[in-house]
Amino acid sequence: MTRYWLFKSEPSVFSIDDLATVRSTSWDGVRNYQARNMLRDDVKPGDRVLFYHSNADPTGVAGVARVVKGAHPDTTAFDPKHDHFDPKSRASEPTWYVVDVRHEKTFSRVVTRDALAADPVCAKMMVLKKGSRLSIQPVTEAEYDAVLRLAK
DNA sequence: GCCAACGTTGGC
DNA sequence: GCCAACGTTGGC
Repeated sequence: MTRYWLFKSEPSVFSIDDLATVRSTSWDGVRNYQARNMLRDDVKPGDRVLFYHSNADPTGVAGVARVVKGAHPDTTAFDPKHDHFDPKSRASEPTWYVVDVRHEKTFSRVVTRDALAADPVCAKMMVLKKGSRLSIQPVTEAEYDAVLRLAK
């Protein structure tokens, strides 16, 4: 079953253009247990991803990606020199996981929060809720399709 | 830069 | 187990 997700990233750190350049990448650095559980248990190859730019101008969905590999350990947690190092996570029993995603499409214009809020389907999305900090969020197929329509 | 909302830590 | 303090996220 194909599922649909929204992945947040600050474009100053990693943007949809960066993903387009590298083609595919491991989505590392997720350090929240709720998001980790979804990455580890629910995000599967073939799933579709809305790539969301947070802390950005403009803020919103900048494109789409595809999951190409399911959960495997986030090795950045093992590296003491890495920003995402976490001494609690060990190779024998990893705390944190990544999935691999491949660039699929960069929208010609970002689907902004205002545009999402103005759409009857997208208005209910988790990402629009005040204080919604979850960096991996489930979206419905209807929401995913509606965002693609808004991107046209 | 501000600050509200949230998650985590740690003293008790 | 409670909860205050703290750090982080993220919109504005």
